[in-house]
Amino acid sequence: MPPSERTIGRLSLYRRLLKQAAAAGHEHVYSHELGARAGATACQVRRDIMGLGCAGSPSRGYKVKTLLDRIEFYLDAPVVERVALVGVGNLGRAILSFFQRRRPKLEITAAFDSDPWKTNRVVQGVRCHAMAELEPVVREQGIRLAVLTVPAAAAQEAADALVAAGITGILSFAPAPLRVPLGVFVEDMDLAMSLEKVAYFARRHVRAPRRGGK
Amino acid sequence: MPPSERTIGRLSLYRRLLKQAAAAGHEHVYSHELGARAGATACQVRRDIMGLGCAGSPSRGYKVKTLLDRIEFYLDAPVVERVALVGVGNLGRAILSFFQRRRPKLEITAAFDSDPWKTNRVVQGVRCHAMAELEPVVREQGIRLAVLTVPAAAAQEAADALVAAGITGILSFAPAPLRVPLGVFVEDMDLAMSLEKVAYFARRHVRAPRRGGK
DNA sequence: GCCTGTGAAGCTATTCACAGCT
DNA sequence: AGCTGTGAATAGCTTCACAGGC
Repeated sequence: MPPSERTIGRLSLYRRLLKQAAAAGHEHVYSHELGARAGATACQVRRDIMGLGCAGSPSRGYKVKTLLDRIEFYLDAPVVERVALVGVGNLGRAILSFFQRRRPKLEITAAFDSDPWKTNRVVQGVRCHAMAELEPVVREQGIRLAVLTVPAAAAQEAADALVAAGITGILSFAPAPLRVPLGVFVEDMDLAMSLEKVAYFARRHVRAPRRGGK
Repeated sequence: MPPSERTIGRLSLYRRLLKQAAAAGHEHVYSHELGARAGATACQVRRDIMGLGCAGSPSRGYKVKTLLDRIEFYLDAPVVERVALVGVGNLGRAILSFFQRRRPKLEITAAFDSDPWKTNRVVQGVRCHAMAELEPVVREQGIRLAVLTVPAAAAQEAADALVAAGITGILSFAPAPLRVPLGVFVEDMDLAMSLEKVAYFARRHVRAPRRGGK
């Protein structure tokens, strides 16, 4: 049984929390402790961990170090994966600086923009290329992932170019649904939609449901 | 039966697509057309619309104008809602400029930051206050929603201050789960988690599932 | 006692399938 | 024929509940 999208999201979150726990000197955690920090039930945590080939002991819970290793082995590729950024506007630059604070296994190594004023410069240590260079640069660097931060009107065209260049995963901030062929994974971060959702549920005074994989 | 979080998200998306359709001169749409644009099935679209008190005719589908009115009535508050931005870093400013391009019913009217170099200035037309002024400003302006773009370490404290000031909905970009009392809705936009998810599923060449309410 | 691991139950969301209309 | 509206079925996710271990 393959892990669900939500499970993967939670594992990523657990890892972050476990790193904090490790830094604070904790060697073991119980599922209910991890759950409390993650906003999930103990049950859910145990279920998620089950898929890793578990490692808990009833007396002390899970060993933090072991869990971290397992999650890393499970989530991360064996080598560093390179990421392309398409769209070097305000949002693109903000995301660039966000991710450039050391993400060990995911690194943005190339940026692209259609604006000639932005191309052929280095932003936050990353070279910004013209859109025409997308395919050669992506292929040459072996990039398989992309973050898309272009206006809605340019999103589909950019996505097509990324797919043509061999990218198989896109994190899109463009407020437009992308059409991509089967086998390409798209995660949509739709800011406008999310804010409207917050506005709607805030009016009803409903609390957010337990967190999942987005 | 209250509408689910995912349904609300999709309605927000449908609205955007319907506006485009209206601008392109379409007066009617079929559920399968809207579904194709939204990345959802016709069935799903009809289900979502059902909750609005529907309005479709078998011969011509749904009247675009009517649907738009219904969705607006359903999703939007009767008056413009004010939003606070907490954290005026790169990401905060990017989001500010993103939302300031006319969102009719949601408007960021105040910003807050703990850095004295940023306070008492106007950024993108929005006044930036010190954190100490959060409660009075929020109360005075009747703000009920907030966008949180502070570092993880400052997130919980900021969230507590927002809740104390009477906010009932938070769109959080902080890479840390927030603890809030019941009745406060939190939507998490966890960039790091989302990118890891993309990386994981891109490796397996799995396509994203049909879009939902995040 | 309180923990983990997990089958089974319960919920929620989506899709099926078809009656009814034009 | 092709569409909408909707009960019924299915699929997917979460929680319950309890056996087994410390």
